[in-house]
Amino acid sequence: MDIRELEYFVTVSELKNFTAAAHKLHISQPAISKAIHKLEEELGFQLLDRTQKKVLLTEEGVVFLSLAEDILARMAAAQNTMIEYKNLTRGTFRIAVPPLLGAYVFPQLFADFKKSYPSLEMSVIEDGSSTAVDLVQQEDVHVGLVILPPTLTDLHSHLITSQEIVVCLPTDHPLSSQPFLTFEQLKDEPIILYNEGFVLRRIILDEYAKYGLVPRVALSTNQFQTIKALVAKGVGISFLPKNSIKVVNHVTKIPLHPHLFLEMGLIWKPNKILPLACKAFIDFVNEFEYVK
Amino acid sequence: MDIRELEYFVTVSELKNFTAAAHKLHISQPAISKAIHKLEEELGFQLLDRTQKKVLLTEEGVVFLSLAEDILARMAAAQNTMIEYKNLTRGTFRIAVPPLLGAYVFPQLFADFKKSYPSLEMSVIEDGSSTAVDLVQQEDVHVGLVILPPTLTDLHSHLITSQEIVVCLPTDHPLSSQPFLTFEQLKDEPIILYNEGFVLRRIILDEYAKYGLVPRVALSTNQFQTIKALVAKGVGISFLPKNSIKVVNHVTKIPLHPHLFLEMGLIWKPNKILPLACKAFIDFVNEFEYVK
DNA sequence: CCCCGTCAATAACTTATAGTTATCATACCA
DNA sequence: TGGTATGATAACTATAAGTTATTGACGGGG
Repeated sequence: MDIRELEYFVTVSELKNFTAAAHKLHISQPAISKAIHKLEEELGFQLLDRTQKKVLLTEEGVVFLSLAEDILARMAAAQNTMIEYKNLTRGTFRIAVPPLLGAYVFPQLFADFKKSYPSLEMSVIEDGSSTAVDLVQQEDVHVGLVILPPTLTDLHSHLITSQEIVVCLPTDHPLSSQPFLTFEQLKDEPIILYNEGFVLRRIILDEYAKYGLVPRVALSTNQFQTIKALVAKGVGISFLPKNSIKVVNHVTKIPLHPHLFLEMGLIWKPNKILPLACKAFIDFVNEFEYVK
Repeated sequence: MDIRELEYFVTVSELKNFTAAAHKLHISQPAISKAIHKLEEELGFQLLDRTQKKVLLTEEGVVFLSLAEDILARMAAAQNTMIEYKNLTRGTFRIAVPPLLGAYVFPQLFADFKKSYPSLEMSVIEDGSSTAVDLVQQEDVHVGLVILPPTLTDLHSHLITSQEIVVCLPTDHPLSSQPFLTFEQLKDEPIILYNEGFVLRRIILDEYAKYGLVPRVALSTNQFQTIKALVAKGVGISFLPKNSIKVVNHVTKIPLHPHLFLEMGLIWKPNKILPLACKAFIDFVNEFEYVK
């Protein structure tokens, strides 16, 4: 019992004529005869009554017709669904995004991607930057949007944007007119950082450590807005990606010397077959010119 | 996209192993490889990830698997349904039964048939004996259980039983001790008959007419029991199939001279493909020894 | 009433494709 | 690092789906 045979049977049942069905299906009439006979042979009884001029369904044929039509409809529906996946008008994938990137890189990326692929669904796992790489490794997510570690053992990656980290000072701070600043100059300033577990905090503290310095952390938070407001009020200085702060009253941005950069990108597991939707996202990000 | 291909895909998905699937399906492993490749080629993307040791479903593969399983399940269900029809554990047919036969021939036949084929459904159209033949001709019913007309133009028929029509008299009637009776002897007796439209009434009146007689109809009814009770009470005489009356107090049955018979049988349209259930019924009736 | 046109069945043959065997490439395990 | 298990590939075979040509049967129109 074959899909083709069901198709032939349904067409003959509709047209009540073997020859007409053969034409419609672009095959010869004996092919239809043969297929119907094979079907009847398999089932053990006749489906079509060919004794009269018109082809008529037997009672069993009527029952079989409705079953066959149902199967063909589901077959067609299944094909359409898969075509949607192929056309990227349907699909899902999972992406890990740590809070920092989720805050100001991802929204833009996501919005632009959605414009190109409005039907694709993205499942965002916001599970901290440190675990994002692990999630990709364990295949719990298909891609991760992360701050790229210096060495990536066995993951593919694609750089999206390299953001400079700048010092944020109150406008009336004595150092606010310098063209650039060194960690040595900032060693005694109280600093405001992200909470423990955030990548940016780790990076800043590691930089201080490079010069043998241990800064005095005045306060830590996980709120972006809070950091900016506290800097404006003169509570302390901070370090933020240049683009994340546009124009804020009473806050001056000064580059570090030497420059400090934050590389952000996509990572995914090679040799792993990704959902088409995820491939589309990776390709999209590849061609996406992120405004620096 | 073929049913066989879906089967192969589902089996591989279950076992997560091409070779094992090939064994289970009693074919060679390359046949599986080929079929899966063909499927993937058609769909335009991979369904199975074969890069690792174990075969894994891709995200699209998971979706397709559930669709494929649904289609296969429906295919199997359709086959089972048709097997039931073949095995006569499912099926329906329509039969026309006029009231007279419906009253005392059909119940026995129906009960015995049901014993042999408990799952078959019979749709009884009780539409008067005269129209039963027409219903068969017009294919509104598959068979008719009728009083066989002397000539059947283009219908097949099978005699079930030939019942003698006997005169029913009150036991104390002056003619009740005769060995047989002629219509001449009965010409002045008030008679009790079935209502207009019943075949038996027509037959009795036609017999009277044969001898140039017009009987006096005392009363007509469509109730069997009423006729018997009225005869017992001495209201009049009647004519009934011999077997339809067993032992009734105060009623004597006397054969007619010449004997009058009622032939009952099945009729159906030749060259017309009947439901298997109906064929089973005709065959059953053919072999059924109806107690005379 | 018979002939002609229509339509399905059949036969003989061809083509397509599903399946086979043999072999290779690769990933995992010890 | 070599051995085993497993899927891919190639070349071939067998099956069955499809083709053309033809026959046979039914039904409507002259």
